[in-house]
Amino acid sequence: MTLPKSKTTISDVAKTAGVSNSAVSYALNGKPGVSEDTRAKVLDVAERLGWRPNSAAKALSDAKTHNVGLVLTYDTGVLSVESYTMELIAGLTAELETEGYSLLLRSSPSHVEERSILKEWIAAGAVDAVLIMNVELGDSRIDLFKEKPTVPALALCDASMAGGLPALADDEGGAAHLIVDYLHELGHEYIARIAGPEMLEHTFIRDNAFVDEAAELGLRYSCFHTDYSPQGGERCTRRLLSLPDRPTAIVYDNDVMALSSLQTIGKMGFRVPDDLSVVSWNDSFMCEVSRPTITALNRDVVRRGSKAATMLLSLIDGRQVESVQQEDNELIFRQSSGPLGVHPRRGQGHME
Amino acid sequence: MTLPKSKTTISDVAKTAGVSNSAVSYALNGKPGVSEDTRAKVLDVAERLGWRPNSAAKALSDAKTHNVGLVLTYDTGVLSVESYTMELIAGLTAELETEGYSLLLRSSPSHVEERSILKEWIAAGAVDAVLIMNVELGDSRIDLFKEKPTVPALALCDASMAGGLPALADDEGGAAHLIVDYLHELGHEYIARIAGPEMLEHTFIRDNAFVDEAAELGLRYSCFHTDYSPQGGERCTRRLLSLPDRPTAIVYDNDVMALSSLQTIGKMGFRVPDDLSVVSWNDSFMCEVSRPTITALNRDVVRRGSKAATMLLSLIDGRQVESVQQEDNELIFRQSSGPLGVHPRRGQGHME
DNA sequence: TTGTAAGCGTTATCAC
DNA sequence: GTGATAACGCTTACAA
Repeated sequence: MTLPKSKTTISDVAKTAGVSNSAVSYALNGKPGVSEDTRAKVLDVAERLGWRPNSAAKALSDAKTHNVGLVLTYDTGVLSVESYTMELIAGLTAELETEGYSLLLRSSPSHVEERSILKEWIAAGAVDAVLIMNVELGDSRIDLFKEKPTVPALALCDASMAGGLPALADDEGGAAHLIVDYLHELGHEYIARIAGPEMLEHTFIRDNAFVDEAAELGLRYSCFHTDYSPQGGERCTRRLLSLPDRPTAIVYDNDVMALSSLQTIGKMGFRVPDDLSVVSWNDSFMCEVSRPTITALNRDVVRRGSKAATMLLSLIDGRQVESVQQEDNELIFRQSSGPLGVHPRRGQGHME
Repeated sequence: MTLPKSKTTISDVAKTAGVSNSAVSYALNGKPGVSEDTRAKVLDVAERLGWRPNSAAKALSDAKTHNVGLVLTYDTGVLSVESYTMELIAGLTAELETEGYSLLLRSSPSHVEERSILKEWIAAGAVDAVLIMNVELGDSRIDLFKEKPTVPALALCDASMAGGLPALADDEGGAAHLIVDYLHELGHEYIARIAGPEMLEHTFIRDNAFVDEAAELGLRYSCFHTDYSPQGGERCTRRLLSLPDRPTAIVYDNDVMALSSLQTIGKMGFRVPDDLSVVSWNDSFMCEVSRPTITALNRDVVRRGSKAATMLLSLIDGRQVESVQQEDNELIFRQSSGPLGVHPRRGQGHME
């Protein structure tokens, strides 16, 4: 209603081709109802005029936006340091591309705002489906999609925490098994874990899996929760290594904490892996180039993204989607972990 | 036209409030033309019914999608390793949020596909503006927006390379000055640079700036171009250090190459910084945690993103936008660089 | 102040 | 096989 936008519309094509609007629509959508002659003519004209269906009009008409929504929780510190979100987005967009879908991205400083963005999306019909990541215990976002089937949603978390929503999960049980078993075989008997925020579904699942696994093998296990940040990781590491009774291996819930803690560990006089083994629960380029390199649990996050996209596209198609757990854990052995040293630890545990 | 979507429309509100559609529209948009009584009633009803304007209808009606488009060049290797794109996106979305805009994301394996996505967006009116990143010399994407002012575009490159489009640039001249001067003062007389792809605008600008700066100070300078990847960086490093006449400092165009090359340098028997100083042209968390830590040029990429968003929003508003160069270079001095050693280098330059 | 109606660009239903 | 025409939900002249 504003400017006389110079876009080519279906009417322009119809006029030029000397046929009606509906003929054009049929022809362009490959539907029956037009003769081959007309179809050819229309296609030719449309091509020459560079016609493309207006997305807003199409969305209005067939109630499909061809957008999948994702809200980034804008956590300054971690977002830019971890590659997880970027890899996920890469996988998502690549797969959505196959069906001509786009990723609609917004960001929110907190969960409160995120919830209202989602409500906005639902009410405005701005997206055909939504991906929910970083699920928390009793996450209020889930409720938005649980009852009303207005907009399909996929939760990136364990199925048991998705409140009935279809979920795409990591195999945390398998991961815990892999890591704990490995450390056990190296001779470690007391393992600590420096974990992510306690209210994260993610963390909760790992907590349980780890406790189970440690119990099964008769290992001592203690766990500190923090916020995934370098500072948080270092603080917990310092506290942990200041205790009179120290673990011989630390598992970090992310690579950022593992990496930054290496320095702290060194400053406190411990050698890795001679005095202390370090394992990161997720892998990244950083684990390869750090000194020492870090043993880490590798998962294909890009593939996670494309799998999520596939599931979302199915949901949009109205198909039933079963929750999936991706079993692609692989522990990459690097320098930061090794057998329990025979020599007594020389670390003093002094704070700098 | 398909399902009887249970969304609340403006007509529902009108019916419930007992007024006409236009009254509702006026009331909800804060425009004159309705009495305060009616307005209050309408607002109340709309609130109770949870009404939100349908985005497709709104987009169709006022020819504004409230989307800004960005195409990710899906370069598997680098995208997930570098934090640049993620930080940019964080800044973009955070700023777009202030005006209720979203970032529409698609990905393309190559520049050919990217161009057609852009053409599609223009023809379909799917976005109100577009951000062009990773500009290449003679970039064909620029041409799409140069002549026709259908969709405003902002180029993330030097203004001289933007073909007349408004541009948001880094201060590469200042950066070269900072880095070369620093190395010069440390006593280095032969500096090498391992750069990004030659066809990137980015690289081109840096090449020139670096040559100028080196010439001014009478330094020797040589440059190898590669692809930003760890492997590319290592390969060039090895070649460079195998030469009989070696530089005493290497500047890497990104942190990924700098980091992975540290290992290569070590394997070849050189010590950093005693035998060789290493500087990275961009900073990241990785530069802080590597051993040794890496001297790097720090820029606020998140701020780059929000500045870009601000400019894009101005363009959408139809305002004239001047190209901007952000002058926030800061060289962070870390362990990887130092004065030219007085002792002869002990490196043998042997390949492993 | 209010309601009616046309228009945004599609798709789909109907007569012809 | 073809061309009007209504509908999607909203904005905005224009009448009443």
